[in-house]
Amino acid sequence: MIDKKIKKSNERCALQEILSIIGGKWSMSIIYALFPGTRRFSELERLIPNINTRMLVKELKNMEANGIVSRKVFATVPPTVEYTLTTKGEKLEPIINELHKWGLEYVN
Amino acid sequence: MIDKKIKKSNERCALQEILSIIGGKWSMSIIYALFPGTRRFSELERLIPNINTRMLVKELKNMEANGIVSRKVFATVPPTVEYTLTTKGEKLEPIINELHKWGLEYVN
DNA sequence: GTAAGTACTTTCAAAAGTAAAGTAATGTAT
DNA sequence: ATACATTACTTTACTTTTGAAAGTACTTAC
Repeated sequence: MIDKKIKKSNERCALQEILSIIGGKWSMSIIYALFPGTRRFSELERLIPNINTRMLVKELKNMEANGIVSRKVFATVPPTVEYTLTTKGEKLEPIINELHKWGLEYVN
Repeated sequence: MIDKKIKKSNERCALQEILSIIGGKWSMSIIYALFPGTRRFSELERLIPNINTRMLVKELKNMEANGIVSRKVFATVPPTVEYTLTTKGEKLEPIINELHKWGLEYVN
């Protein structure tokens, strides 16, 4: 009984934690844009409609800190920065695709 | 070519729309709490740690407006209100469970 | 020397979220 | 009779997050 309650509580916390990482307005769209492969900052900015620079920077930083994307800087002029999904991030692909399918079927 | 671009754009829009419905900070936790079955307002309030009344009301209204939960009022004193997932809402169960599993495996 | 390109940063207003107290209706305890 | 409790919300005042727009640093091309 007590075990069950603790377990349930942990489960809900886990969900809250997950959402703090990828529950933001833009995170999933960014991850979605990274599924086909590595993208540069400006590419992401062009690929995701209506996102603003500040939010893209913030979400990428957050996701990098949480091991979902990796960041690679090239000392070119002008500078080049590449973002790639980590294995952890790639594992979200089927989930986000399912969510997307749900939307196509039920939204509108 | 043009078709593909339009399709991609629509796809990303769908994701944005989905998130405007269930991407809020609390929506998924509420849906998760409704998986086992119908719950009253005060039950949800107790089941979801740290949520505040105003947000629970807001999210439930939003989800009702989007056909994810149904609301049933009983003219008792004090009043009783029951919330239940619709079919549309129930279809999110496997997705949210997968997301949850992902969290258990990769978060922390 | 002016413009262009990249990857950000800064500033300030607007929107979303939080905390705490209040409301209406009535039934129970003192 | 008066105070208190219960339920499902509202209301108000406040803090945090997000958004829009402009700015920065660096170097190459014209």
